[in-house]
Amino acid sequence: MRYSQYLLPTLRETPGDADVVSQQLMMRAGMIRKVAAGIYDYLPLGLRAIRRMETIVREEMNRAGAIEVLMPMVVPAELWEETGRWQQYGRELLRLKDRKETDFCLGPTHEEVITELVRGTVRSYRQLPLNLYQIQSKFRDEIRPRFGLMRGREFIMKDAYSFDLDQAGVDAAYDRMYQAYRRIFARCGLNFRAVEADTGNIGGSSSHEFMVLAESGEDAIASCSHCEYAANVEKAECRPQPVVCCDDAPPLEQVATPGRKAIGEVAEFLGVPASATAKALVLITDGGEAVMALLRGDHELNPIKLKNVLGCAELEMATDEQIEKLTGAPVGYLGPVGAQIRVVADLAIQSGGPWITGANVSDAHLRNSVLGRDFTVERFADIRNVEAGDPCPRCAAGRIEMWRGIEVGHVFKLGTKYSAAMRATVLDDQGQERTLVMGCYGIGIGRTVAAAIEQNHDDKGIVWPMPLAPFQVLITLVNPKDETVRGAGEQLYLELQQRGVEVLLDDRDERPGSKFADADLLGMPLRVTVGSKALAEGAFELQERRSGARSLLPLAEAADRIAAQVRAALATGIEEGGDGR
RNA sequence: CGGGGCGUAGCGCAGCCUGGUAGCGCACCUGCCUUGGGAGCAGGGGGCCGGAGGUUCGAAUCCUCUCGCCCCGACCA
Repeated sequence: MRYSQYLLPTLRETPGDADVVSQQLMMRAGMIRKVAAGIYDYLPLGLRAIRRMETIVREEMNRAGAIEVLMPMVVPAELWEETGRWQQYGRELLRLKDRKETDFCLGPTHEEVITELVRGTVRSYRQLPLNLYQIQSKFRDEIRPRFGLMRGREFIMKDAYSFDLDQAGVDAAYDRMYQAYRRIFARCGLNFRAVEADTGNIGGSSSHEFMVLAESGEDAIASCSHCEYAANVEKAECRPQPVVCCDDAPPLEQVATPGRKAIGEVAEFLGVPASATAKALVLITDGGEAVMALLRGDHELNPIKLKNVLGCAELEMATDEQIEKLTGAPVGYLGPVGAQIRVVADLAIQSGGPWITGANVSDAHLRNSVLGRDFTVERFADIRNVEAGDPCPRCAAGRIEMWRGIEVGHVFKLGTKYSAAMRATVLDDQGQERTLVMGCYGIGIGRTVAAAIEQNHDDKGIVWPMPLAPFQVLITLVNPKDETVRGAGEQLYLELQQRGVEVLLDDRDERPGSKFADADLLGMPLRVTVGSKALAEGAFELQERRSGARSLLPLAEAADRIAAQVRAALATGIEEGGDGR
């Protein structure tokens, strides 16, 4: 492609509303343009990167035995009503009506559609196993779209759905997808971790998220310093500690803590560490019930764990008014001693104490609150977030380390939630009707490209991993009006294309400085500078974007050597000369 | 949803408080000059000042309402 005939509007200045690096660089590099909140144009260069990602995904999905289909983006409400999600899904589901006033939605995910497809076409166990996937635009009307392609409302996603006769079948399908995902992200040249994830409201037995490690990631990941354990903090377990009794504790004593509401204030005022206090949080379930969560003062509640313990779908922090009405105690001085509502305590509460707790009276706390003696709890459970330094829940030796990650893929065993609701069944070898067991497997295509940039850039611009680069090579003609320069550059451009290399030829009549700055910004892995300097020595100048290493290539050998370097980088998925990230 | 901020040329911004002919930088067009790290000179094009109402002789500026966009907030007990 000739730059002079391409649409590649680079920006010198960073757009004001872009707040993560990948978004800034994609806008500056002329890859995307915002059309509305969370909705983007993919310009030619951005589309090329997207297509690269899609190609890798297709190759690995096909290799794993999945079959590509394409489902509609506009989905009739009746399918969603069959599973009850038309009511459940909430405001993220963009609903619309056609001219006959029939309800439709823009598909945010396609379990209903695929299940409808399969129940109508698959009758026999002999047609199984089946794994169907599509690469399609989805729409989720996010409360707060942000970070460019990382959290858009319209976004491109690969979603796959497996259908099997039994649990063993899904287990195998799941494992195949897990392995395929590892290959996909490795081929993209990404530094990622597969982590255990919460299954959310959908239920099911297991789920892994594929996380690209990046400081800007929206998810927190816990991993073990010693073993293979890694999980989203939403899911990461806390290793239970020995239960400690404190029989000989001094008697309960009320102490005045005027105006001290926050745990930090109370601990400081009483001269104890926050870990010597127990805090009580009040939450309201979707059933309207108030529950007190009791945690060590320095710990954080994990609402998802608590939700799972309570078996409810929604859980919200109570407002100050609700707290005072439901507990009769003033906000800031809540405690389990004499509590009027259910108390669920974190495991750490039985591994410590006596505690300083709220007195359920204004401006006072209780010293020496002892579990069993002064207060009781309905149930103990792991309801806090793990923290860096905690012992690993799986091995004795390890400690928890924390990371930030961008969720680029998610694999999931669905069970029969959709197939049962939609009566997707086949006959088995006994002639018995069996409900299909499903799995689903998603990859955010645009998000992965954004994550790749998040992980591969420097202060000058993007540093593409070879497999995702829109072009593998950028040729810069220092002075395109110089016939020798242009001739040599055009020749190399042709020869590289003949060798299957994708090349962008910067033939613009611009100042060299502008072209070099754009070259850095665009970040193609290999850059060839064609100028009179090196030509005088019968050579092109080759520069690697990542390392900055420069070398001179004799004219006659240039095309072959560059093509070989590109092939090598594509084969390993790791750019030659790179640091392996 | 709550709170805050911003909408002025393709991009980044000033002007608004204190109403009086809409500006700057970059980008763009023409010419000259220049060609190894975002040059220089000269000339030029481009705006419903987000939209609607109001106040006023007069509104980018003041008031009201709207729409859009961005940021912060779901641990505080």
